[in-house]
Amino acid sequence: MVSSHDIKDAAGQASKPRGRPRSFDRETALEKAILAFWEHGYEATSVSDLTQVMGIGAPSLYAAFGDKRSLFYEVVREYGERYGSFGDRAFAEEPTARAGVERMLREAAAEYTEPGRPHGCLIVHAATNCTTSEVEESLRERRNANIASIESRIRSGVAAGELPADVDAAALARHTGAMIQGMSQQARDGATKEELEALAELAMRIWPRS
Amino acid sequence: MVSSHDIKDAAGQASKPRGRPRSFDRETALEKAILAFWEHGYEATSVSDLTQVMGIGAPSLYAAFGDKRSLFYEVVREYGERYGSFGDRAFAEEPTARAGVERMLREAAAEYTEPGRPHGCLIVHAATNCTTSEVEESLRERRNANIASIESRIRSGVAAGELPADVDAAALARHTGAMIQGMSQQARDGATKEELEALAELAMRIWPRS
DNA sequence: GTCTTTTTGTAGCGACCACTAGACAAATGA
DNA sequence: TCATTTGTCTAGTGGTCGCTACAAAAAGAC
Repeated sequence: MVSSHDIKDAAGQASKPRGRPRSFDRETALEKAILAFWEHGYEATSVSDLTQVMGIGAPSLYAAFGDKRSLFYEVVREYGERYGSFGDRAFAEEPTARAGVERMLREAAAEYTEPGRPHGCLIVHAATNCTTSEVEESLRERRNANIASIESRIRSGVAAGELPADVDAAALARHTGAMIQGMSQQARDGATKEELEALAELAMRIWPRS
Repeated sequence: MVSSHDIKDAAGQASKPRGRPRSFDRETALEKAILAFWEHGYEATSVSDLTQVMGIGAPSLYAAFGDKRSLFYEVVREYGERYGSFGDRAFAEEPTARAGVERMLREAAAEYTEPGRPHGCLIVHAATNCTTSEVEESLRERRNANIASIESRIRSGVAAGELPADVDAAALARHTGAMIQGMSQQARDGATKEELEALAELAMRIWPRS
């Protein structure tokens, strides 16, 4: 794989950039930033905290990632791909909406309590109570988009006849979203993987038996 | 009713305090502080914000409430009594654990979307991502205590024979807590009272029919 | 009135915030 | 070799944070 810092000429061949090369690896620094924002949230993570955990000086951070907000947005995108994609994967790989949601909840129980990294979901917790309301709003939109995506999967399940026609897709989707968010909060508050799995199993009882 | 600022002598009679009287009403100032912390959370509400909405100067605030943290703790206590007691009330007034939880969830739908005040629950949202971890911990303890109280009510329901003996009280209580927290998040994210009521009704389907 | 007690407004404390100017370092291109 | 380009380091910027010293103001006690 070609480093993203390389510059491609007209023929697509890699050539080294002109100036002094970066002294740190951008991806691993970004990973450290993900963990910091994940654990402490947007506001409570200062630029000084970030430079410390990323192991770089402030000017390097600003040169590589823009300001704090831009870095956070990049962190959110990257978090979504590295840690928050289990829901999409569940829907993509499971044959029915019900199986997809069931797997999503079960995997959330594991993801949100994984040892060695912050518990719960960054999208849910990293930007509550933000003085910068634009940041708070950006995560709110992501959460609501997730619920909309669940609803759309349920609707297509109804259309395919895999679920009864009188199913309230919106309510079922909101219920799933609320469970995910509740599980994330529980994980932050100390619940174990097993407790969250019991929660997920309990929550699935409201689903019509296909 | 006698003002709390009066000093009682040995005979219990009220007498006016010595120095310059307070120029503001402590209770209404506290109410303003509740609304501010409720809406923006502990960290995002600055002392400067507080003095503005409370309509007093910083020295008056510190004289009347101690430091920011003490004021927040008093706000949390007062919030619990004024806005967060519907759960206890539901358990006290409903005959069964099931009816208590059902009413608790339905009332949460209304409380968390009440017009003219912040949506969602202060205990859930006002101290996530706190640099002062003691403050974050204090609300965490309150949340977990609430779940423990629900579990205890379910256990006594099982003991009274109103619920099957094989009911998993801990899981059922955690489920209720997660639903409350999920509903609070949903309310913050724009869900309506009706949507939350549908959520509450859906969530109750996992309960054994007494 | 005068003394004492408490509150109020002004004004500012040191600490931290996000962010950056400017000098130097390390690479490429010619 | 030397100019050009880019990154890093030091050392700060103005602004806000929670909080408070100090003196004037407003009450009761004598």
